[in-house]
Amino acid sequence: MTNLATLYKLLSDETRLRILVLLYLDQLCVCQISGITGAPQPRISKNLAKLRDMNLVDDLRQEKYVFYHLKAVDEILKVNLEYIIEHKDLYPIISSDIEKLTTKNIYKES
Amino acid sequence: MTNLATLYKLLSDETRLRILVLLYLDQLCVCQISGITGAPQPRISKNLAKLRDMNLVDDLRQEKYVFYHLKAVDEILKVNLEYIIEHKDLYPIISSDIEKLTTKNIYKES
DNA sequence: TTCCCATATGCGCATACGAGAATAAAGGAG
DNA sequence: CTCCTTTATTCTCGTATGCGCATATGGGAA
Repeated sequence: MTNLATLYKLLSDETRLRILVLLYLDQLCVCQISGITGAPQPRISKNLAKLRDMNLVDDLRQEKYVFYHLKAVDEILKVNLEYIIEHKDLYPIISSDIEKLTTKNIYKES
Repeated sequence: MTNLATLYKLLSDETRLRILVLLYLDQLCVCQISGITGAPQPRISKNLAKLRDMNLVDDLRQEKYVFYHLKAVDEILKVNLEYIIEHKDLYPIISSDIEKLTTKNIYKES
């Protein structure tokens, strides 16, 4: 129960919500998330730290970069993230983030 | 989007979450919610006021009592409340609230 | 009117939260 | 080692939040 309220509190911050949506779609490093969202690096870093403390994400150092990815996702979190992504047209900021994410990936592939 | 974060913020408080679950199941007055949850009346009342401000609930005066009920429920809120109720076994407090609610209803009917 | 019950609200307090700026730490390249 | 880039952390600040207590409000009954 406390878990429930705590989970919702994590989702209740726009920056964190955007981070979670992005990480649900791909593994990303801090500077990528910062670039996509336009949020300054310390903000991203601190929010990722909070997510790490809550055991929601794991990080993996790779050369200079630290890549973050979601850990085994709690079912109710998964339900919410999938709902948001599926209905992203309702949420312009989310749409835009995802747009930039896929564009970024195209760069990656080329 | 702001709507999203705002909605999650509403759910991020345990008292409000319990109220929402109860109101999803039945129309209730303040003293019933207070009785079921064990939370003091001003707390219930204030949280209901917040929910009313967010346009999530409506109230209906009936004699001395003010009955609250959910208004047209946002799809994502509905998804969450139904998920929680369906998996209430995972959340003892929710289970207990619902238990007391149904007991109360039995009293009502008898 | 007066009393009682249910509900709403104002006040003060303690705490939690998120932000930006600055700086530290860690790793790679030259 | 030095420089540069990426990431983490510290500090301080203003604000938001939730609470309890006390009190106001409002309706029904006597």
